Amino acid sequence: MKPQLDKSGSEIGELNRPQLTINDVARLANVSKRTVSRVLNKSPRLKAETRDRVLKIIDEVGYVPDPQARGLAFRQSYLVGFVYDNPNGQYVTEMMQGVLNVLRGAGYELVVHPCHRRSPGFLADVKGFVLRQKLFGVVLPPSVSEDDDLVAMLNEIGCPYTRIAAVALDQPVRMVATNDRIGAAEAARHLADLGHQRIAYISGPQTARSSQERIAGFTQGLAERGITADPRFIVEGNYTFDTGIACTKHLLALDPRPTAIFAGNDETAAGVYLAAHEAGLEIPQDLSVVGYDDSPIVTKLWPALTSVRLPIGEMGGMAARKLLAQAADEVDGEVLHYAVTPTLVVRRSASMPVRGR
Amino acid sequence: MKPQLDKSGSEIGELNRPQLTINDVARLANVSKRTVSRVLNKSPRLKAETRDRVLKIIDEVGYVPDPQARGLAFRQSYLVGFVYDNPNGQYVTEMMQGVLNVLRGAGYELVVHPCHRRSPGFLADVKGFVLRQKLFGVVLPPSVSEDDDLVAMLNEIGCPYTRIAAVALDQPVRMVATNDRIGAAEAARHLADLGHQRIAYISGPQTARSSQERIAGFTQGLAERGITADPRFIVEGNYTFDTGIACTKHLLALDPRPTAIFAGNDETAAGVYLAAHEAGLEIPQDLSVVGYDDSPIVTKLWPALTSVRLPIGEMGGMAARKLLAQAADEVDGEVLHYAVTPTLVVRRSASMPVRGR
DNA sequence: CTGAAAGCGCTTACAG
DNA sequence: CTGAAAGCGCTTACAG
Repeated sequence: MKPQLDKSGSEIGELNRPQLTINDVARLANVSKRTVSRVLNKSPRLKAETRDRVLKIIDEVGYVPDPQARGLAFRQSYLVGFVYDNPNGQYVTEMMQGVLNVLRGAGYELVVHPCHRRSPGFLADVKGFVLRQKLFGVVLPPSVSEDDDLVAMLNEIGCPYTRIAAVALDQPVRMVATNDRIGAAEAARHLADLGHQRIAYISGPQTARSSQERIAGFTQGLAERGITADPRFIVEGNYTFDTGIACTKHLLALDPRPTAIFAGNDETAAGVYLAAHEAGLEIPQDLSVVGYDDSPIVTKLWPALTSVRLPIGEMGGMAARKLLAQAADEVDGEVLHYAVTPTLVVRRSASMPVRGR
Repeated sequence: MKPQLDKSGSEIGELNRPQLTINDVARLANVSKRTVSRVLNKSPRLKAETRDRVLKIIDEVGYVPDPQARGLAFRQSYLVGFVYDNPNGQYVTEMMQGVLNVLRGAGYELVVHPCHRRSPGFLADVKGFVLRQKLFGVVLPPSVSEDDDLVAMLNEIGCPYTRIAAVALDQPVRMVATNDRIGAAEAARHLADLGHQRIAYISGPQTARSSQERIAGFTQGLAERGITADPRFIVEGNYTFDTGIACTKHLLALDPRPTAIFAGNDETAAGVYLAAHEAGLEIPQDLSVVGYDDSPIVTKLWPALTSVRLPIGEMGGMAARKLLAQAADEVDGEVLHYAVTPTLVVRRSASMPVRGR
């Protein structure tokens, strides 16, 4: 059964053997290609005996349908787009990995599309990308996931998508929500429980949903411990190292100064470290710090940074699963109600306010 | 000219208008589709007047050929694979960005394929990926770029590729070499010029070409300053944070201990920082440190890490350009002889050996 | 220099 | 339940 013949009738070697087609399978199974197609597409009306015979052949010869040909006939490719505007490479690759773990089993591939959300051609660019490649769907991590114009455009052209964001912005089947509020509240409680009273927060940009959620969680967490958040201690950064430095300088100049700083993300926390160093303060003795993201940097800082962890890979996997569910029109409860709960990873950057004056 | 008719004869709105096909263009230009195809594929024998008329129509209606249909007919897709086994997310995303900057202009897209080089199914997996998607070619960053079995397989199935590695391993048109030897030599000279005599090196795994090159460059750089590298001061790590810690502990236990450590990469350097902190040593007063990669982490460490910088995005762009050149069979000299020269970025982690005993 | 026909590997009405 | 024909949007010998 192994020696196949190509069109010219000669034997084909193991290598470079052209991929088998649906016609080969049909011939071997003694059915029409239409029937093989039915098997591939799991058509319901099909004699079980026929289906099993075809499946057996498919398995034996290792036939995999050509995604390009299928795509042409279906008017839709087997490609999923990953449209992102996130400067954190580790976040991006971890999430892609999670997406791919799910996608591969289903025969899809991931096409990357980095972009600049604020650039003029952004919408037209993504639209062209989706239409040209006839994408199966797109995964939208933050911050593109928060772009309503983008989502409106995708809806217009009928492109399925899943958004990953700090809060539910869409129907459950199109949304992976990360519950940033819960994570921020936990960090705030942690600092309060250590005995801190003057706790500051350096936020991301106000426009970011994650920013709003984390501030809300922070305030709420403090309130649970009977502490009213002091507005002077809540300053706006933009999730970067540089604003971490600048905001910390500002905070340390206050009198009395905060004894603990919750940074909107780990990048910002790294800036807090630097500013503290420059001010001659030791962490955690003089200043406690907590970050958000639990990125690889946290263990490399000295002392290791306590941070809020998000299961990024898992989030990507769920986004992919929801995309597949949308296409299949079969949404089970588990997929629907999935929401991520962040957890606080305690390291050595926060302690009792020993020397904080 | 704008109002198009679809098959049912009704007018089509701006949105959801099905993409124009080669037939539409042919009709509008009053030629056969064969001629439009010739224009698209830049066939030489074509009356200039005809070509210009067709090009004008294409431009006017904004026609873009369907990559899927083209791919099916060509038996090759417009997709480039990015096969990687690199844990550094920042490195990966920066390089992809560089690849895409070049690819997009040419109508190709990038499909990501993270993998585990040591896992059993690795070769078969990549082979299936390339064959199934009929990839135009693949870009291979380190460390997969060093895998000879992988490259042999790609050659067997006739898949174009570009390898990005520490040293030229292949024909120039398939290779972007990073000259790690030069970068390491510069770092070694820098430390020697600061006055250090006892300079240690923590390498990556011996199996990695970058590792061998960097050791060679290190030794050579010291030799240029009249210093013979002490074998006890050259220890093998594996480019990770943890081996950075372990190797530093080992080095600091030597008597006399080194006054400076050149780390094989920034991750390792972060480990050196931690071990130095734990040993109560201050950087750079007690111990000078230099890293390699100039990754985002370098400014977040305290004090900021002096490191060897590679133009990662540019390397990706050149890899893409070489891939396109291979397909077009037109390789100009500039493309051929491209090689990356790393540069040392001096920050605050290396100084004269003040308190080193 | 240009065109009508066949083909790439699939799916989709339409029959039977 | 299954099949012969047409079609998805391109390219490729083969003519003229």
